[in-house]
Amino acid sequence: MTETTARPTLEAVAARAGVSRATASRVVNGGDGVREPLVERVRRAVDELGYVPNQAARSLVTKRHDAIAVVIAEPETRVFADPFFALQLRGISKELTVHDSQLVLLLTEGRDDHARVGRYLAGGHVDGALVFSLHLDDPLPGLIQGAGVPTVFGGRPGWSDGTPGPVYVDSDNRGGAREAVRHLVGLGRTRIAHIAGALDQTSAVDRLDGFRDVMADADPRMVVESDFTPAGGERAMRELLDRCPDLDGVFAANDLTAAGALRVLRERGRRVPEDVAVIGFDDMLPVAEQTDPPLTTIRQDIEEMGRLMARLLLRRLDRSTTGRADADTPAAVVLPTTLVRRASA
Amino acid sequence: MTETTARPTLEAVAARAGVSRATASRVVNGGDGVREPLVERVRRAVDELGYVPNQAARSLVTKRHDAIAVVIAEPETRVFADPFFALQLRGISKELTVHDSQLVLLLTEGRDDHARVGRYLAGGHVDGALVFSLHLDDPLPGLIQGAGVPTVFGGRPGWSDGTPGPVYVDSDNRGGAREAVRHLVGLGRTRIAHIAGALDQTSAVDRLDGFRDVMADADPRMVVESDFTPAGGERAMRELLDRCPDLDGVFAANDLTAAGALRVLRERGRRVPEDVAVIGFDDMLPVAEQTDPPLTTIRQDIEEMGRLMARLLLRRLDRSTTGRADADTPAAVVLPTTLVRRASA
DNA sequence: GAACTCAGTGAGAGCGCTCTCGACGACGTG
DNA sequence: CACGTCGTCGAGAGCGCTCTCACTGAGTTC
Repeated sequence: MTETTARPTLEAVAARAGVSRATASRVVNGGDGVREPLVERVRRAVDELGYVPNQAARSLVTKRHDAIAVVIAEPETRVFADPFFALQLRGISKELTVHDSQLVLLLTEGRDDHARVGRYLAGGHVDGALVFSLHLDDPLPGLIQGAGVPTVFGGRPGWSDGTPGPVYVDSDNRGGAREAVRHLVGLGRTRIAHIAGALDQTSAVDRLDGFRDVMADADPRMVVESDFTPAGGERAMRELLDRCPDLDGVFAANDLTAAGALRVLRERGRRVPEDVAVIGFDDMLPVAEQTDPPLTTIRQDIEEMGRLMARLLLRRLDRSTTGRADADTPAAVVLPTTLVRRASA
Repeated sequence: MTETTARPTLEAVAARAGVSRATASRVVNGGDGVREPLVERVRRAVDELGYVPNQAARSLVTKRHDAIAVVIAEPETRVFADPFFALQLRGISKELTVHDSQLVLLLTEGRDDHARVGRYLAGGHVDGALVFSLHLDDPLPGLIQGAGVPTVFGGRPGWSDGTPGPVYVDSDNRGGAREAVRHLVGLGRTRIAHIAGALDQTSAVDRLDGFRDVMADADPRMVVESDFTPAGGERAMRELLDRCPDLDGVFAANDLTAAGALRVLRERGRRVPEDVAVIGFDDMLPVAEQTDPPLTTIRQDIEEMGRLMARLLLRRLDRSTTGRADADTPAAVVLPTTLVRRASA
């Protein structure tokens, strides 16, 4: 039960096939420029010996790793545990699989960890990185740009300076928010409030902007900043009801918040959607479907976001290898959202 | 914007510090057997040059990778997206970080993917693997044992044969189930039903066993197999109510199922917990806290499970390196569960 | 038929590191 | 003072692979 018996090397394959190591290598890497009979012999040798290339040896010379890092900086367990990341990872994984790349997952806990991640990335262990930086004041994106690793961000990073735009993939938070509010308006609602998310995150800012796009002349007191949590949603809803007892529509920054709001509305005797129509954002299934009444919300295709991030990064890496220009590689992709009608609005 | 300027090598560090490559290497790897002044000089050279060891070169000779694979085989997006895996990953990540190991995430989609994962694992790219095999008929565990990679499983794998027991970490599903049912009994409930999970998963089987431990002489019709989903919970609850309209307690195999059951109970005019007490399993926060009434449930420490899996694996790897016996490394760890009282029971 | 291609192949260098081994001086020991 | 011992260090041999380059022989070209 010690080590598995020593794995066969390219040398062994070459010997068995009666060719040089160079030729064996060519076959293993696609077989271009090798005559058919030899290709066949090498292939057979590979099968018989169960040969698998030693990635370390390969990387050592090619300086490629066929691996990319996924950095998730989210100290709060609560947020990390939502289905969001799982779906993104899934999307990323699918795309990477197609390209025979591996996914190295880097989760950070607190600030000290940033150095570790920075070091790892700068260490050139991976070909590129996909980074989820949720907070505006997060030093991580800077660190990473410094590390000189090709990077694609998940969600629009919130930089004030106009450095050569970061590449990112995001949902159309602003457009989705507009759609949500317009839906409420279409329902005949006129006194519409917004429970905003934590405004140190671009998604929250964008959704708020979308709200304002439609409700340009809304009473500023109809907007309360919250924190994307159910408890925060409850607090915000109470506050809003106190301020404007006659509100008839609520656009919550996410489903969790909406769930909290729903509870307070019921507690205060408001019927949903008759008295107050409520709409969320995310379409987080386990939540949106379980609320009472089920939540009307804005869906974003999380998995597709992940897939796109990976695709964008891989394309970039490919470019830098082949030396071609970055012509048709977009710097940012914004995915559309869709309205999902359930019962709450 | 091409490649970052060539990274410094050990050779460069050695030159700058005025020592041999061997000595530089010693310092980088802990500095044992090198006199203080030299250690200092090398350390400074490392800092000045920003040297980071090339992992590929290192692996090539040590045959260690300081990386472990986490294999999650879960075709159904729904299940994968629950907070479960996120928390486990977090626990695993924390432990690996401490040991300077990387986490390579392997997600599988459908059967074809198993071969890919098997190949990767057999390829010796990682030192070990943490595998989540949820289903009894999953061929993956077998494949992996075949690959000869040290492995720790998440959740008890369901093998019938008595092969040298797989190493695994699991929650005390059976004990937790007993506690849940006893709680209902303690509440004075006598006609207690169980909505079981998908019985091709050991966790579901174990929880059912726990139920039976306490309700040895229960009417077999008080148990319905379901599938861990809310919709399944609804169906099962209807079935149960039809069979035994006078039941006064329900132990659901997980919180999602319980949430579905709760809805049906309300729909049928049963008050919870007055008429029927309901208890779940998992303490999946976003669900358990949001149900109406909030769900009493059995909590398992998911993150700790992840951490333990990693710790167990690393210890094992350490053993096989140092050649020591596997004496005090347990083959299985079962974590305790705790009852979380909310309003539903 | 000599000179020239050119696809196909093998020899060999070297990627950056670890680790063994031998050299060397400082230190006891008889 | 000769000898062994020990701690410290450098030289050098690879780890398994890719890739350049030179070589071969068959196919052109004039």
